[in-house]
Amino acid sequence: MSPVDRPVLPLVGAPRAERADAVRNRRQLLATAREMLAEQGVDKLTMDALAERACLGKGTVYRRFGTRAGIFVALIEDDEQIFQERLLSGPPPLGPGAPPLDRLIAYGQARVAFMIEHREIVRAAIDGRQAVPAGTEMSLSRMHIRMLLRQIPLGAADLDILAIQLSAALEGPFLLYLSATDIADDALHTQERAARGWHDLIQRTCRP
Amino acid sequence: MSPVDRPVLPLVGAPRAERADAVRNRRQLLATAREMLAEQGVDKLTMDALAERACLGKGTVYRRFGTRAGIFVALIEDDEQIFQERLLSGPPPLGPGAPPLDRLIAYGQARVAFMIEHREIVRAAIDGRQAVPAGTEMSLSRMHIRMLLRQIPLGAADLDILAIQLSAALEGPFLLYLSATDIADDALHTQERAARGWHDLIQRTCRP
DNA sequence: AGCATAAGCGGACTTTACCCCGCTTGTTAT
DNA sequence: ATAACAAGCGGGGTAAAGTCCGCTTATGCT
Repeated sequence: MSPVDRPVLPLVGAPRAERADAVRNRRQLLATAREMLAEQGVDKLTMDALAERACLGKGTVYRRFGTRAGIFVALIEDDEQIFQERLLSGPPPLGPGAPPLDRLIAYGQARVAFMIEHREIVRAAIDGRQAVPAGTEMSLSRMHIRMLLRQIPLGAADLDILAIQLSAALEGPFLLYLSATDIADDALHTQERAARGWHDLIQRTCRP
Repeated sequence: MSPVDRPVLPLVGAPRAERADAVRNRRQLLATAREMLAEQGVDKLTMDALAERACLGKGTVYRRFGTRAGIFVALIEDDEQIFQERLLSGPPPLGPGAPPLDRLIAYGQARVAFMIEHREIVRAAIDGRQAVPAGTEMSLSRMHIRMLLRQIPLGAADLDILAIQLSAALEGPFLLYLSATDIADDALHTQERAARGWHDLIQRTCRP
């Protein structure tokens, strides 16, 4: 077991490390969920079916993920790690090095692409009770935007609110597209238009 | 039966007027739903309980509203009518007469107040599948915003996208508040902060 | 008035998310 | 090692959303 998986010194305040069998089961469930998703689509991924196919009890699924939406959130978080690494240490303008305004614009465009690519899973994650608005990914988006905003001279502005507004404005067109479209022919078109819209909005908002 | 309830000449393209018994049942169900909501809260408003208390079959409830969330959407639309009248013919700056920029700012602030006042129902309406993003109320919000934007000189901008972005930015802080807060002590504070944030965002976005 | 028919109705039935709680197992301190 | 105990597990049980389909009734036409 690598040091990455289990730090020698656990973070203070962290609830408690997961037991080895719990980690194994989580991985097993996530992998099985991906299989089922690829083979049969979102609807057929029921809690019973997942448990049975993973040769585990239903109770275990709930212990690991809390709710059905929790599974999808976990899947997205998994994929998001790569995305986050690009933010933190990838090449500019997404990664550090470019001027903050350029990074902000690049961020939105990358984010739109990411969401559209993972639209099926995101859609499923939304269906559960307030899973997404309070969820990890959205607040990550907000935190990143706020971090960049801080580096841009904006006069006296409530950066927390502005970050919330901008991240909502970023997701908004995407959510609309999700709920309006069942077949995804125009995914590319939507993506381009949303990306351009984001670019314009940031220009408007952040000019001196 | 008044002409308002049943126009003499039905609109072309309208699917078909509801039958008299259907109208009666819809009203009955909506009224009963409001009672139950006031007495027992959102959770106790189940489809079975509603049907039984309204002395109707469950099938009828589904025929009228489609889904559980549909009931809440219907309730909100009911309340929204008053709000809409204020927009269309009330006093400025919300109603017509004031400069469009002022109207836009006033709109957001009134909308925040409306949402916070109806937070319980809105929350319940959100829980159903894509009920809200594609729902009537949100698109009304968007249409109103777009209508006002058209009257403001903004250079070459994609007004459709901008309207989507701004309406999302308007709802965003509110949704966040919904999912983060269970008890509503700070409703007033949230409302003020969101209202101020909206004011600032519009100023930034719409300045020449 | 009488008829044809589409709309509406009811409630049993199915499916599925989520809860519960007694049993098992990994972990840690002695 | 081993004991003590918290964490994890399993799967039967429950409640509630949503579906189905045969029966009833309003409505519009003749």
